[in-house]
Amino acid sequence: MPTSRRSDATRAAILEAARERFASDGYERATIRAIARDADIDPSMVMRYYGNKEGLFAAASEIELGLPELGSLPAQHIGAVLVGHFLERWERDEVLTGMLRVGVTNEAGAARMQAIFAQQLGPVTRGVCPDPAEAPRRAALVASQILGMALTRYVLRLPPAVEMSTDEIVAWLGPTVQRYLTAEAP
Amino acid sequence: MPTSRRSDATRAAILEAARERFASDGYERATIRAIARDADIDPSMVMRYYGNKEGLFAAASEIELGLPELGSLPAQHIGAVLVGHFLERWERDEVLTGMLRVGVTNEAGAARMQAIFAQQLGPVTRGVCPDPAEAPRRAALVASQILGMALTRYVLRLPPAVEMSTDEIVAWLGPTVQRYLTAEAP
DNA sequence: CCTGTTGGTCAACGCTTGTTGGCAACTGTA
DNA sequence: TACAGTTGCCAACAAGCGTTGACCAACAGG
Repeated sequence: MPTSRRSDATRAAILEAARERFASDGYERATIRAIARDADIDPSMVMRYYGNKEGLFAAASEIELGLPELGSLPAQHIGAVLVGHFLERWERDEVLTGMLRVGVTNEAGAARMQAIFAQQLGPVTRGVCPDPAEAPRRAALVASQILGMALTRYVLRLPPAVEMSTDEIVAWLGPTVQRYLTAEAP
Repeated sequence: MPTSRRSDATRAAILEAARERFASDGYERATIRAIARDADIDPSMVMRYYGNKEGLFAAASEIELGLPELGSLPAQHIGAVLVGHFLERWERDEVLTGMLRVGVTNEAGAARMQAIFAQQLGPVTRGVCPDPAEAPRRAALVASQILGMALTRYVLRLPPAVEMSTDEIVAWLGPTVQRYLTAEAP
Protein backbone atom coordinates (compact mmCIF):
# COMPACT_ATOMS: atom_id res chain seq x y z
CA MET A 1 0.00 0.00 0.00
CA PRO A 2 2.20 2.85 -1.24
CA THR A 3 1.80 6.27 0.28
CA SER A 4 1.60 7.84 -3.17
CA ARG A 5 0.67 6.24 -6.42
CA ARG A 6 1.48 7.26 -9.92
CA SER A 7 -2.21 7.76 -10.53
CA ASP A 8 -2.65 10.37 -7.82
CA ALA A 9 -2.38 13.20 -10.31
CA THR A 10 -5.12 11.65 -12.40
CA ARG A 11 -7.35 11.14 -9.39
CA ALA A 12 -6.87 14.76 -8.39
CA ALA A 13 -7.60 16.00 -11.90
CA ILE A 14 -10.82 14.00 -11.98
CA LEU A 15 -11.85 15.35 -8.61
CA GLU A 16 -11.21 18.93 -9.60
CA ALA A 17 -13.10 18.61 -12.85
CA ALA A 18 -15.93 16.87 -11.02
CA ARG A 19 -16.22 19.67 -8.47
CA GLU A 20 -16.43 22.29 -11.20
CA ARG A 21 -18.97 20.38 -13.21
CA PHE A 22 -21.17 19.51 -10.27
CA ALA A 23 -20.99 23.14 -9.20
CA SER A 24 -21.96 24.66 -12.51
CA ASP A 25 -24.33 22.00 -13.83
CA GLY A 26 -25.86 20.21 -10.85
CA TYR A 27 -25.87 16.48 -10.33
CA GLU A 28 -27.87 15.27 -13.31
CA ARG A 29 -26.37 17.44 -16.00
CA ALA A 30 -22.82 16.94 -14.82
CA THR A 31 -22.05 13.88 -16.92
CA ILE A 32 -19.15 11.55 -16.30
CA ARG A 33 -18.18 11.97 -19.90
CA ALA A 34 -17.96 15.74 -19.58
CA ILE A 35 -15.95 15.48 -16.38
CA ALA A 36 -13.57 13.04 -18.03
CA ARG A 37 -13.21 15.33 -21.03
CA ASP A 38 -12.35 18.25 -18.74
CA ALA A 39 -9.72 16.13 -17.01
CA ASP A 40 -8.32 14.87 -20.35
CA ILE A 41 -9.03 11.31 -19.43
CA ASP A 42 -11.13 8.39 -20.45
CA PRO A 43 -14.57 8.09 -18.82
CA SER A 44 -13.77 4.56 -17.77
CA MET A 45 -11.00 5.83 -15.48
CA VAL A 46 -13.59 7.70 -13.49
CA MET A 47 -15.43 4.46 -12.97
CA ARG A 48 -12.27 2.61 -12.04
CA TYR A 49 -11.25 5.11 -9.39
CA TYR A 50 -14.59 6.10 -7.94
CA GLY A 51 -16.84 3.14 -8.64
CA ASN A 52 -19.80 5.02 -10.02
CA LYS A 53 -21.25 8.48 -10.31
CA GLU A 54 -22.50 8.57 -6.74
CA GLY A 55 -19.08 7.59 -5.43
CA LEU A 56 -17.49 10.33 -7.46
CA PHE A 57 -19.94 12.83 -6.09
CA ALA A 58 -19.32 11.69 -2.53
CA ALA A 59 -15.58 12.13 -3.03
CA ALA A 60 -16.00 15.50 -4.72
CA SER A 61 -18.24 16.93 -2.05
CA GLU A 62 -16.11 16.64 1.04
CA ILE A 63 -16.17 20.24 2.07
CA GLU A 64 -14.51 22.20 4.81
CA LEU A 65 -16.35 25.34 5.79
CA GLY A 66 -13.35 26.32 7.91
CA LEU A 67 -15.40 28.26 10.41
CA PRO A 68 -13.39 30.30 12.89
CA GLU A 69 -13.49 29.85 16.63
CA LEU A 70 -16.02 32.38 17.82
CA GLY A 71 -15.46 31.93 21.55
CA SER A 72 -12.68 34.46 21.72
CA LEU A 73 -14.59 37.16 19.87
CA PRO A 74 -16.50 40.07 21.33
CA ALA A 75 -19.99 38.63 21.68
CA GLN A 76 -21.75 41.43 19.87
CA HIS A 77 -19.75 41.00 16.66
CA ILE A 78 -20.29 37.31 16.14
CA GLY A 79 -23.04 37.80 13.60
CA ALA A 80 -21.06 40.10 11.37
CA VAL A 81 -17.97 37.93 11.55
CA LEU A 82 -19.93 34.84 10.63
CA VAL A 83 -21.66 36.49 7.68
CA GLY A 84 -18.37 37.92 6.44
CA HIS A 85 -16.67 34.57 6.71
CA PHE A 86 -19.35 32.81 4.74
CA LEU A 87 -19.38 35.45 2.03
CA GLU A 88 -15.63 35.17 1.66
CA ARG A 89 -15.78 31.41 1.57
CA TRP A 90 -18.55 31.56 -0.98
CA GLU A 91 -16.73 33.92 -3.32
CA ARG A 92 -13.38 32.16 -3.07
CA ASP A 93 -14.45 29.37 -5.38
CA GLU A 94 -17.53 27.65 -6.69
CA VAL A 95 -17.51 24.75 -4.27
CA LEU A 96 -20.28 25.99 -2.01
CA THR A 97 -22.41 27.12 -4.90
CA GLY A 98 -22.08 23.64 -6.26
CA MET A 99 -22.95 22.08 -2.95
CA LEU A 100 -26.08 24.17 -2.86
CA ARG A 101 -27.02 23.26 -6.40
CA VAL A 102 -26.54 19.57 -5.82
CA GLY A 103 -28.21 19.70 -2.42
CA VAL A 104 -31.34 20.93 -4.13
CA THR A 105 -31.43 18.40 -6.97
CA ASN A 106 -30.17 15.27 -5.29
CA GLU A 107 -31.17 13.36 -2.20
CA ALA A 108 -27.60 12.42 -1.35
CA GLY A 109 -26.59 16.03 -1.86
CA ALA A 110 -29.22 17.21 0.59
CA ALA A 111 -28.03 14.67 3.14
CA ARG A 112 -24.44 15.79 2.66
CA MET A 113 -25.49 19.36 3.22
CA GLN A 114 -27.38 18.51 6.39
CA ALA A 115 -24.27 16.80 7.71
CA ILE A 116 -21.95 19.67 6.83
CA PHE A 117 -24.08 22.20 8.62
CA ALA A 118 -24.80 20.00 11.60
CA GLN A 119 -21.16 19.15 12.12
CA GLN A 120 -19.58 22.48 11.37
CA LEU A 121 -22.16 25.15 12.20
CA GLY A 122 -23.75 23.28 15.09
CA PRO A 123 -20.76 23.40 17.44
CA VAL A 124 -20.23 27.08 16.78
CA THR A 125 -23.75 27.96 17.80
CA ARG A 126 -23.57 25.66 20.81
CA GLY A 127 -20.86 27.85 22.24
CA VAL A 128 -22.64 31.17 21.95
CA CYS A 129 -26.39 30.79 22.26
CA PRO A 130 -28.13 31.17 25.61
CA ASP A 131 -29.63 27.70 25.93
CA PRO A 132 -27.42 24.94 24.44
CA ALA A 133 -30.48 22.76 23.94
CA GLU A 134 -31.69 25.31 21.46
CA ALA A 135 -28.44 25.34 19.51
CA PRO A 136 -29.65 23.25 16.55
CA ARG A 137 -32.64 25.51 16.07
CA ARG A 138 -30.45 28.61 16.19
CA ALA A 139 -28.09 27.02 13.70
CA ALA A 140 -30.97 26.30 11.35
CA LEU A 141 -32.13 29.91 11.54
CA VAL A 142 -28.63 31.13 10.79
CA ALA A 143 -28.37 28.66 7.93
CA SER A 144 -31.69 29.84 6.53
CA GLN A 145 -30.48 33.42 6.27
CA ILE A 146 -26.99 32.65 5.02
CA LEU A 147 -28.05 30.03 2.51
CA GLY A 148 -30.87 32.29 1.43
CA MET A 149 -28.48 35.09 0.60
CA ALA A 150 -26.20 32.64 -1.19
CA LEU A 151 -29.17 31.37 -3.14
CA THR A 152 -30.39 34.77 -4.27
CA ARG A 153 -26.92 36.16 -4.91
CA TYR A 154 -24.93 33.29 -6.39
CA VAL A 155 -27.48 30.90 -7.83
CA LEU A 156 -30.63 32.79 -8.79
CA ARG A 157 -28.62 35.99 -9.23
CA LEU A 158 -31.40 38.42 -8.41
CA PRO A 159 -29.86 41.68 -9.64
CA PRO A 160 -30.22 43.70 -6.43
CA ALA A 161 -28.61 40.90 -4.45
CA VAL A 162 -25.74 40.68 -6.90
CA GLU A 163 -25.13 44.40 -6.88
CA MET A 164 -24.78 44.76 -3.13
CA SER A 165 -21.23 44.91 -1.82
CA THR A 166 -20.08 42.36 0.72
CA ASP A 167 -19.83 45.14 3.30
CA GLU A 168 -23.43 46.10 2.76
CA ILE A 169 -24.53 42.50 3.07
CA VAL A 170 -22.61 42.12 6.30
CA ALA A 171 -24.21 45.29 7.61
CA TRP A 172 -27.69 44.03 6.80
CA LEU A 173 -27.39 40.35 7.67
CA GLY A 174 -24.98 40.63 10.58
CA PRO A 175 -27.61 41.84 13.06
CA THR A 176 -30.03 39.19 11.86
CA VAL A 177 -27.59 36.37 12.46
CA GLN A 178 -26.56 37.96 15.72
CA ARG A 179 -30.13 37.93 16.88
CA TYR A 180 -30.70 34.32 15.80
CA LEU A 181 -27.66 33.31 17.81
CA THR A 182 -27.87 35.31 20.99
CA ALA A 183 -31.34 36.79 21.47
CA GLU A 184 -33.80 35.25 23.87
CA ALA A 185 -36.36 33.03 22.18
CA PRO A 186 -39.29 35.20 21.12
CA MET B 1 -60.80 29.74 -32.39
CA PRO B 2 -63.28 27.98 -30.09
CA THR B 3 -63.53 29.16 -26.50
CA SER B 4 -63.20 25.61 -25.25
CA ARG B 5 -61.77 22.59 -26.96
CA ARG B 6 -62.36 18.96 -26.27
CA SER B 7 -58.69 18.64 -25.46
CA ASP B 8 -58.79 21.17 -22.66
CA ALA B 9 -59.07 18.43 -20.06
CA THR B 10 -56.02 16.73 -21.47
CA ARG B 11 -54.06 19.96 -21.52
CA ALA B 12 -54.97 20.58 -17.90
CA ALA B 13 -54.06 17.05 -16.87
CA ILE B 14 -50.67 17.43 -18.53
CA LEU B 15 -50.08 20.74 -16.83
CA GLU B 16 -50.98 19.39 -13.43
CA ALA B 17 -48.78 16.33 -13.81
CA ALA B 18 -45.99 18.55 -15.09
CA ARG B 19 -46.17 20.85 -12.10
CA GLU B 20 -45.98 17.93 -9.70
CA ARG B 21 -43.10 16.30 -11.49
CA PHE B 22 -41.10 19.48 -11.89
CA ALA B 23 -41.71 20.20 -8.24
CA SER B 24 -40.60 16.86 -6.89
CA ASP B 25 -37.89 15.97 -9.38
CA GLY B 26 -36.47 19.22 -10.76
CA TYR B 27 -36.17 20.07 -14.41
CA GLU B 28 -33.79 17.40 -15.66
CA ARG B 29 -35.22 14.40 -13.89
CA ALA B 30 -38.81 15.31 -14.64
CA THR B 31 -39.11 13.43 -17.92
CA ILE B 32 -41.81 14.04 -20.47
CA ARG B 33 -42.53 10.34 -20.44
CA ALA B 34 -43.12 10.31 -16.70
CA ILE B 35 -45.35 13.36 -16.91
CA ALA B 36 -47.34 11.75 -19.70
CA ARG B 37 -47.65 8.54 -17.70
CA ASP B 38 -48.98 10.49 -14.72
CA ALA B 39 -51.52 12.17 -16.95
CA ASP B 40 -52.49 8.86 -18.61
CA ILE B 41 -51.56 10.13 -21.99
CA ASP B 42 -49.08 9.55 -24.75
CA PRO B 43 -45.80 11.49 -24.57
CA SER B 44 -46.33 12.76 -28.08
CA MET B 45 -49.39 14.66 -26.91
CA VAL B 46 -47.23 16.72 -24.63
CA MET B 47 -45.13 17.69 -27.60
CA ARG B 48 -48.15 18.49 -29.68
CA TYR B 49 -49.68 20.81 -27.10
CA TYR B 50 -46.58 22.45 -25.66
CA GLY B 51 -44.00 22.22 -28.41
CA ASN B 52 -41.12 20.94 -26.35
CA LYS B 53 -39.97 20.44 -22.80
CA GLU B 54 -39.05 24.08 -22.29
CA GLY B 55 -42.45 25.18 -23.51
CA LEU B 56 -44.12 22.80 -21.13
CA PHE B 57 -42.06 24.14 -18.28
CA ALA B 58 -42.88 27.71 -19.18
CA ALA B 59 -46.58 26.88 -19.19
CA ALA B 60 -46.33 24.95 -15.94
CA SER B 61 -44.49 27.66 -14.06
CA GLU B 62 -46.87 30.54 -14.28
CA ILE B 63 -47.26 31.26 -10.64
CA GLU B 64 -49.30 33.63 -8.59
CA LEU B 65 -47.84 34.47 -5.21
CA GLY B 66 -51.07 36.21 -4.32
CA LEU B 67 -49.47 38.68 -1.97
CA PRO B 68 -51.89 40.76 0.08
CA GLU B 69 -52.13 44.50 0.03
CA LEU B 70 -49.95 45.66 2.89
CA GLY B 71 -50.77 49.33 2.76
CA SER B 72 -53.77 49.03 5.02
CA LEU B 73 -51.95 47.08 7.70
CA PRO B 74 -50.41 48.39 10.88
CA ALA B 75 -46.87 49.18 9.80
CA GLN B 76 -45.21 47.27 12.59
CA HIS B 77 -46.83 43.95 11.66
CA ILE B 78 -45.93 43.87 8.02
CA GLY B 79 -42.99 41.54 8.52
CA ALA B 80 -44.95 38.92 10.41
CA VAL B 81 -47.86 39.06 7.98
CA LEU B 82 -45.56 38.65 5.01
CA VAL B 83 -43.71 35.69 6.52
CA GLY B 84 -46.96 34.05 7.52
CA HIS B 85 -48.40 34.50 4.07
CA PHE B 86 -45.40 32.95 2.38
CA LEU B 87 -45.35 30.00 4.75
CA GLU B 88 -49.01 29.36 4.09
CA ARG B 89 -48.51 29.65 0.37
CA TRP B 90 -45.55 27.33 0.55
CA GLU B 91 -47.34 24.64 2.49
CA ARG B 92 -50.54 24.77 0.48
CA ASP B 93 -49.03 22.83 -2.41
CA GLU B 94 -45.71 21.97 -3.94
CA VAL B 95 -45.71 24.65 -6.60
CA LEU B 96 -43.30 27.01 -4.91
CA THR B 97 -40.98 24.22 -3.85
CA GLY B 98 -40.88 23.17 -7.45
CA MET B 99 -40.20 26.69 -8.63
CA LEU B 100 -37.30 26.85 -6.24
CA ARG B 101 -35.94 23.52 -7.35
CA VAL B 102 -36.13 24.41 -11.00
CA GLY B 103 -34.79 27.90 -10.43
CA VAL B 104 -31.65 26.37 -9.04
CA THR B 105 -31.06 23.83 -11.78
CA ASN B 106 -32.20 25.66 -14.84
CA GLU B 107 -31.37 28.99 -16.38
CA ALA B 108 -34.89 29.61 -17.59
CA GLY B 109 -36.14 28.68 -14.15
CA ALA B 110 -33.90 31.24 -12.51
CA ALA B 111 -35.12 33.90 -14.92
CA ARG B 112 -38.71 32.99 -14.19
CA MET B 113 -38.03 33.30 -10.50
CA GLN B 114 -36.39 36.69 -10.88
CA ALA B 115 -39.45 37.89 -12.74
CA ILE B 116 -41.91 36.55 -10.20
CA PHE B 117 -40.20 38.26 -7.32
CA ALA B 118 -39.57 41.49 -9.15
CA GLN B 119 -43.17 41.76 -10.29
CA GLN B 120 -44.94 40.56 -7.20
CA LEU B 121 -42.70 41.34 -4.24
CA GLY B 122 -41.20 44.53 -5.65
CA PRO B 123 -44.42 46.58 -5.62
CA VAL B 124 -45.20 45.52 -2.07
CA THR B 125 -41.88 46.77 -0.78
CA ARG B 126 -42.14 49.95 -2.78
CA GLY B 127 -45.14 50.92 -0.75
CA VAL B 128 -43.63 50.47 2.68
CA CYS B 129 -39.90 51.12 2.70
CA PRO B 130 -38.54 54.56 3.55
CA ASP B 131 -36.79 55.36 0.27
CA PRO B 132 -38.61 53.95 -2.78
CA ALA B 133 -35.35 53.94 -4.74
CA GLU B 134 -34.12 51.31 -2.33
CA ALA B 135 -37.17 49.10 -2.78
CA PRO B 136 -35.50 46.50 -5.02
CA ARG B 137 -32.70 46.04 -2.54
CA ARG B 138 -35.13 45.66 0.34
CA ALA B 139 -37.10 43.16 -1.69
CA ALA B 140 -33.96 41.15 -2.37
CA LEU B 141 -33.13 41.07 1.34
CA VAL B 142 -36.63 39.89 2.16
CA ALA B 143 -36.40 37.29 -0.59
CA SER B 144 -33.08 36.07 0.77
CA GLN B 145 -34.58 35.35 4.17
CA ILE B 146 -37.84 33.89 2.96
CA LEU B 147 -36.34 31.76 0.23
CA GLY B 148 -33.61 30.70 2.64
CA MET B 149 -36.16 29.38 5.11
CA ALA B 150 -38.04 27.66 2.30
CA LEU B 151 -34.80 26.11 1.14
CA THR B 152 -33.78 24.75 4.52
CA ARG B 153 -37.28 23.68 5.51
CA TYR B 154 -38.88 22.35 2.34
CA VAL B 155 -36.00 21.36 0.08
CA LEU B 156 -32.95 20.49 2.15
CA ARG B 157 -35.16 19.57 5.09
CA LEU B 158 -32.69 20.37 7.84
CA PRO B 159 -34.39 18.69 10.81
CA PRO B 160 -34.51 21.70 13.16
CA ALA B 161 -36.05 23.82 10.41
CA VAL B 162 -38.65 21.16 9.70
CA GLU B 163 -39.57 20.76 13.34
CA MET B 164 -40.30 24.40 14.01
CA SER B 165 -43.96 25.38 13.93
CA THR B 166 -45.11 28.05 11.55
CA ASP B 167 -45.83 30.31 14.51
CA GLU B 168 -42.28 29.97 15.74
CA ILE B 169 -40.93 30.75 12.31
CA VAL B 170 -43.12 33.83 12.05
CA ALA B 171 -41.92 34.94 15.47
CA TRP B 172 -38.28 34.56 14.48
CA LEU B 173 -38.35 35.78 10.88
CA GLY B 174 -41.02 38.42 11.21
CA PRO B 175 -38.78 40.99 12.89
CA THR B 176 -36.02 40.26 10.37
CA VAL B 177 -38.27 40.94 7.40
CA GLN B 178 -39.73 43.91 9.20
CA ARG B 179 -36.26 45.39 9.61
CA TYR B 180 -35.32 44.72 5.99
CA LEU B 181 -38.44 46.55 4.89
CA THR B 182 -38.70 49.51 7.19
CA ALA B 183 -35.41 50.13 9.03
CA GLU B 184 -33.09 52.90 7.97
CA ALA B 185 -30.20 51.63 5.83
CA PRO B 186 -27.38 50.60 8.16
C1' DC C 1 14.37 -12.17 -19.35
C1' DC C 2 10.11 -13.39 -17.82
C1' DT C 3 5.93 -12.14 -15.04
C1' DG C 4 2.53 -9.75 -12.52
C1' DT C 5 0.79 -5.29 -11.36
C1' DT C 6 -0.59 -0.72 -12.49
C1' DG C 7 -2.24 3.21 -15.55
C1' DG C 8 -4.62 4.08 -19.44
C1' DT C 9 -7.31 3.57 -24.16
C1' DC C 10 -10.98 1.82 -27.05
C1' DA C 11 -15.17 0.05 -28.52
C1' DA C 12 -19.20 -1.47 -27.26
C1' DC C 13 -23.44 -2.78 -24.22
C1' DG C 14 -28.16 -1.70 -22.79
C1' DC C 15 -30.99 1.87 -21.55
C1' DT C 16 -33.42 6.31 -21.39
C1' DT C 17 -34.10 10.67 -23.27
C1' DG C 18 -36.61 14.31 -26.28
C1' DT C 19 -38.72 14.30 -30.41
C1' DT C 20 -41.08 12.99 -34.93
C1' DG C 21 -44.38 11.28 -38.35
C1' DG C 22 -47.83 8.07 -39.69
C1' DC C 23 -52.24 6.15 -38.85
C1' DA C 24 -56.69 5.12 -36.61
C1' DA C 25 -60.79 6.88 -34.26
C1' DC C 26 -63.84 10.29 -33.21
C1' DT C 27 -66.53 14.91 -33.83
C1' DG C 28 -69.04 18.42 -36.01
C1' DT C 29 -70.74 20.45 -40.36
C1' DA C 30 -72.87 20.56 -44.79
C1' DT D 1 -73.60 10.35 -46.15
C1' DA D 2 -69.35 12.56 -47.09
C1' DC D 3 -65.71 15.26 -45.65
C1' DA D 4 -62.42 18.09 -42.84
C1' DG D 5 -60.52 18.82 -38.52
C1' DT D 6 -59.32 17.30 -34.04
C1' DT D 7 -57.59 13.91 -30.68
C1' DG D 8 -55.01 10.21 -29.62
C1' DC D 9 -51.85 6.04 -29.92
C1' DC D 10 -47.96 3.61 -31.77
C1' DA D 11 -43.45 2.77 -33.38
C1' DA D 12 -39.41 4.57 -34.36
C1' DC D 13 -35.41 7.80 -34.57
C1' DA D 14 -30.79 9.81 -33.16
C1' DA D 15 -28.37 11.13 -29.36
C1' DG D 16 -26.65 10.82 -24.98
C1' DC D 17 -26.21 8.43 -20.71
C1' DG D 18 -23.65 5.24 -17.04
C1' DT D 19 -21.15 1.33 -17.21
C1' DT D 20 -18.32 -2.79 -18.68
C1' DG D 21 -14.65 -5.68 -20.33
C1' DA D 22 -11.03 -6.62 -23.56
C1' DC D 23 -6.75 -4.96 -24.75
C1' DC D 24 -2.13 -2.41 -24.76
C1' DA D 25 2.09 0.08 -22.60
C1' DA D 26 4.98 0.97 -18.92
C1' DC D 27 7.13 -0.53 -15.06
C1' DA D 28 8.56 -3.51 -10.95
C1' DG D 29 10.74 -7.53 -8.69
C1' DG D 30 12.86 -11.99 -9.05
